[in-house]
Amino acid sequence: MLIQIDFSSDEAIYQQLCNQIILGIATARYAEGEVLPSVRQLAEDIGINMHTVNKAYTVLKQEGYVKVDRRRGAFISVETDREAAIRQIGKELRILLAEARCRNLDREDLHAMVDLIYDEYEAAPGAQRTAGGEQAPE
Amino acid sequence: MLIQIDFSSDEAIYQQLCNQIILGIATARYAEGEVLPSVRQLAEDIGINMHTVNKAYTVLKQEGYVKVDRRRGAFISVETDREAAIRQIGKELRILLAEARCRNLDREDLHAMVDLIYDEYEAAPGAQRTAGGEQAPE
DNA sequence: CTATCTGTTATATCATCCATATAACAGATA
DNA sequence: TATCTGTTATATGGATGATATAACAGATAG
Repeated sequence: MLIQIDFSSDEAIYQQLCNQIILGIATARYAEGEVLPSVRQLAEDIGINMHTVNKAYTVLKQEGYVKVDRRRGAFISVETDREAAIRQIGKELRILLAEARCRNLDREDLHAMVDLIYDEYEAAPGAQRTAGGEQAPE
Repeated sequence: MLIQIDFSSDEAIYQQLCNQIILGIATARYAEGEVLPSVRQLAEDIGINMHTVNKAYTVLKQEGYVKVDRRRGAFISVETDREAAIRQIGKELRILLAEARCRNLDREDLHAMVDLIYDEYEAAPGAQRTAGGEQAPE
């Protein structure tokens, strides 16, 4: 699963977990339909409490990154409501760009940073997202 | 000062304060050298505790947005270390772009969002940032 | 049916953080 | 001296994060 937690970080453990799984989806390291480890298994693997993992899964479920099947457990299932995504990302982007503008970074600087990070994600091992991959269990 | 706090938000009050001041700087509503209200005054204005305002000012000071002069109080003074800014913004941008990519937003979508927000900031009342305006007190 | 796996829920405890309150201190200013 | 500034100290109530123990319902393999 390759999850690395920084216990000295001021960022909550469950939040770090969420971020790493989202990062894993973005770099296609986790594919649509792929089953996540059970809360107990993952908790044991990285040496944290079961409820901390459960909280991360619950948040990821609410935010539309995973779903739960009684039979298989939690699996990757990304909701792609374009308008909702733009609204949510835009909200977070607003404060980030305010910081950038205070530091005299112009829009070209930001475009370059976006491209750099997108290059990084697309170059990740096993990364060819074709906007498909639906095999939801029924 | 035009500060609006959402008391039902899950975002900390001092954090909302920081964000609004940073937003104010980005839209040139607050200029370099401009004096901020005293912690007691601003606390009374928006109906919160003095220490909450003090915490916001302390954070803004640490992050290089304001400085403090014994005689005048806190005033806007933005540190623009380009490399440090790129490093810090980039770190926050990484998780945000991961979310965007999961939702099938491509780099052109992000460029458009960046431009839209930058337009918004540049069109703000009294916004012509000429990267100058240094009148530090001595 | 039994044993074992899955997520989920209910408590409880401890530490940390947020916001509040009261109080005081040092420097600057009129 | 009186009044403003930021700053510090201490305390309290509430919320959150992480832990722990325990139990429950659904699914599955034996």
